[in-house]
Amino acid sequence: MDIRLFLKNIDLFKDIPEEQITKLAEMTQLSNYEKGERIFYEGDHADGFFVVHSGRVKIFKLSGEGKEQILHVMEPGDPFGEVPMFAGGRYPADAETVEPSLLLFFSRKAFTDVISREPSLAMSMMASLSRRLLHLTTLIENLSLKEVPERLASYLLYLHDRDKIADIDLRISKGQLANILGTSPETLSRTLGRMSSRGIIKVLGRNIRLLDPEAMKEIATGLRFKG
Amino acid sequence: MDIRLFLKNIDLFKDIPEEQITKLAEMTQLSNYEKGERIFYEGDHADGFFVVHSGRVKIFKLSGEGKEQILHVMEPGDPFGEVPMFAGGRYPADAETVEPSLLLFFSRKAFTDVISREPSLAMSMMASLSRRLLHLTTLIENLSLKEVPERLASYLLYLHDRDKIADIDLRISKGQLANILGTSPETLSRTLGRMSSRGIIKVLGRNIRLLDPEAMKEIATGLRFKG
DNA sequence: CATCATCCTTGACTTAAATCAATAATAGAA
DNA sequence: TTCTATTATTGATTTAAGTCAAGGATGATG
Repeated sequence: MDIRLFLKNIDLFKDIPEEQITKLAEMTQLSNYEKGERIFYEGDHADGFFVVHSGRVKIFKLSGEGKEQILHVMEPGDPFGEVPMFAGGRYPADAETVEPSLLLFFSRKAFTDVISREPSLAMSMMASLSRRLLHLTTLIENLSLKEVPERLASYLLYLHDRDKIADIDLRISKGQLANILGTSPETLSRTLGRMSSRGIIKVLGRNIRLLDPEAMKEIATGLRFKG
Repeated sequence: MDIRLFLKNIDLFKDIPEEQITKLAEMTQLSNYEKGERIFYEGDHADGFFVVHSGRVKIFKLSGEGKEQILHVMEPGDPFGEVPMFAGGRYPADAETVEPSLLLFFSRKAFTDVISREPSLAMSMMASLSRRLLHLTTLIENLSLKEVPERLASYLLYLHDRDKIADIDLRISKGQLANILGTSPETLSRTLGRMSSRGIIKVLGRNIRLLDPEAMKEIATGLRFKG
């Protein structure tokens, strides 16, 4: 069956034997979400966690004035919303789809049942949580110690390196990218503009063509880019 | 023995039976550190993790220009440096004592040996990692969505609430506090000065007397504090 | 208790980036 | 396609906070 095959191939469950996969597949709840639909709010009580089957989900913080900081953009195979299962009981941030998505939900019970039989699931979960800590650590470094051009350059190089294609596909709107980088759409637009006018990139809608990777690396490491 | 008693009482090991505690105690390496001593550098390879026995340890990021952002200040009973055991293999940040400290070190092997016999240790570790994610999420919220007076107010209220005493003991230098809040010592000094001149606090060295908690709560929630 | 070094404060100035505002471009729906 | 709504750009201005610099307080140590 489709869901079993999907579960077998995601990082979190990759070391789990067939019969436990079957059990997980049986206990999964599937839900379809439209683009822009809320999955949970900060402070909601939680009794399980999600895995993205298809689509994309942003995890974000909102300020009182409505300003948004994106913490993660979750993609197919990524688990999210597990933190309250282990600590606090409530979501520490909001979650919303950024495109139509199919999500799997696992109850706390389904998870603990399998973990008691398969300790390797605990190791996978610890690895997953650790990768998230790594990611948030990098985000803090960017927000606190780097300026906007550095953050943008790091992000573009990260995507370029990850996807290994010349034209970087942002896959999200520039407004959302501004929220990931912790800046405003105006500042992002101006920074992209400056990079373009220096011949470092060419902006093609949601694609960025990297013309001068060396110059971009210099910006990313803080060898700056003034005026 | 002393170490066994200590281990039994920390969160991470609180559900572990006596004989496994004994095993952990035997496999622990103890090290004394002076104030300001490096424990590890970002990028160092890691094959185990630490627990603070006494003293205090800061975990921080450094920028190329030497600016520092503190991620955590670890206190007695807190584990740190486990992330590379599960993901990446290298420390994502630097660690240094902020006062003379006694640290315990557990090898990866000691940890995995015990976890294979005591799955509850995995649950404790997942809880610990989740609390850290919670903490970093709050830090990002502060850095990205709040201004310095709000961050400072939140931090002071957090300490006040935690210690339940009128005079808040910072326990670290104001320079270090500035690094936790992601600002400069000058800005911190000015902000404390403004709070003092409005009669909200009284600064007594490393202690802050909270005179007007209501006003402080208003600042923390962004009901601002201009000019 | 005197000395040295660290830490803190205050002032003057600079700057990166946010905000406000208006227009332009793009994409999605009918 | 055409219309509408969302998203993006550009310009003018404001602002919070950083930086530089100098003096003052504090605390550790012999």
